[in-house]
Amino acid sequence: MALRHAVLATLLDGEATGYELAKRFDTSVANFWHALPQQIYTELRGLEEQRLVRGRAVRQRGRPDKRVFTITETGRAALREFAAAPSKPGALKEDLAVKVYAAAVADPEALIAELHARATQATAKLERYQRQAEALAEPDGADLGPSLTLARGIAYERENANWCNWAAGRLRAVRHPAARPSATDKARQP
Amino acid sequence: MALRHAVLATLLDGEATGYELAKRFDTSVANFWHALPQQIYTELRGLEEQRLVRGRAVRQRGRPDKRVFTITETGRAALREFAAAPSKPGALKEDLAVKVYAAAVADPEALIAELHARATQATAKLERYQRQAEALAEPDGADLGPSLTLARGIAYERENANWCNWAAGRLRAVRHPAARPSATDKARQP
DNA sequence: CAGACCATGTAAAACGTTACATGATTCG
DNA sequence: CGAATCATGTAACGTTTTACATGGTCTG
Repeated sequence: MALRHAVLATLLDGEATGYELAKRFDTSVANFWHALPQQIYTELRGLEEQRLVRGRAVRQRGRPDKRVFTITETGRAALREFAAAPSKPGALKEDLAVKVYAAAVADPEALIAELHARATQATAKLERYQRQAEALAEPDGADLGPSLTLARGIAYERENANWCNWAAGRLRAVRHPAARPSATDKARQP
Repeated sequence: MALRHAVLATLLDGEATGYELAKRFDTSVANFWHALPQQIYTELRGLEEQRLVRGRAVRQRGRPDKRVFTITETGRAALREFAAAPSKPGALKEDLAVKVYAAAVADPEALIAELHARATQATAKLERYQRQAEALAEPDGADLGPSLTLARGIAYERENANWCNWAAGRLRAVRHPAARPSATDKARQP
């Protein structure tokens, strides 16, 4: 039940529409909590009913009308309470790792290709995060939390890219045992 | 819909009962795919209906009877197909990170305590994984896949422990700005 | 002028968690 | 003798994903 709190936490960075929140999720929360726009819209309605957020309608010309949401004092209290309660351990779902686990029956070339593709995506994310981190520099007060989770995202994506390349190398090495190991093969998962 | 494939992949390591599969999940699959015993029992029934696994009943004295499942040729084919199809990006849900993100409103002492506790858990897992990895040493054929995902688990838990300690240090540093930084505070998230 | 962006919503289907139910054996 | 282990199952409940629906403006 922490999507609700992730939404509240995201509203600490300032008021937003559902649409904008969905984007913030993608850029700063997706590292540790993934949610689709639909969930956010639904959640916001629930949060408003319980007065944890307040929404005001904004008329627009040429664009659909929108609702801008703000966190209330009650909402802040709910977040504080959530933060004080014990949390469940994190859960991870990674299809690609399932495939690697099943390497014995999978087509190695396809797997290797997908690992390289994933490594590229991870590197792209990593660079985006690093640019965001530079923009924060020495964070204080309000920015501290986001800067810490951003650092986690950076570490995560770095490891991810690293592992994908390394695993691809190992799979290739098994297929071509005669060839001398390449640079990426040797790079040990330290 | 990859739980079904995670179960199949786990059966590559040899036949097992639902109960045993649930345990294997905890020890070798939980790094990248988490599932409760109930899900596994339910999934096994579905897999049997589709002939992707075959179960045979085993009578026991003094213990409840059990059903031992084996992956079929059709099951292997399904896995191969899954491995060849494009996969969705991995999804992560981490309550603790939501709390850290909301550090501005949370009780810092409680957060710091929970981060340290989590770091301890992560370190424990890490050590368990490392012992498993040693047992595998130079893996070939059937063991290659599991050894690769195990390496990912190791990297993940190491980063996790590292980040938890570092984040706890940063939170403490903000509360006690006068004190000179401690060793863990300085340890940069590189 | 096609495609992306803004902006929100309903409903069904799929997936995951929790509660409840049972019962002998082995370990400390 | 209490707790953990073995062994599976049904049912209710909660969460997440997918499909469908709408329509103007801005960008290349």
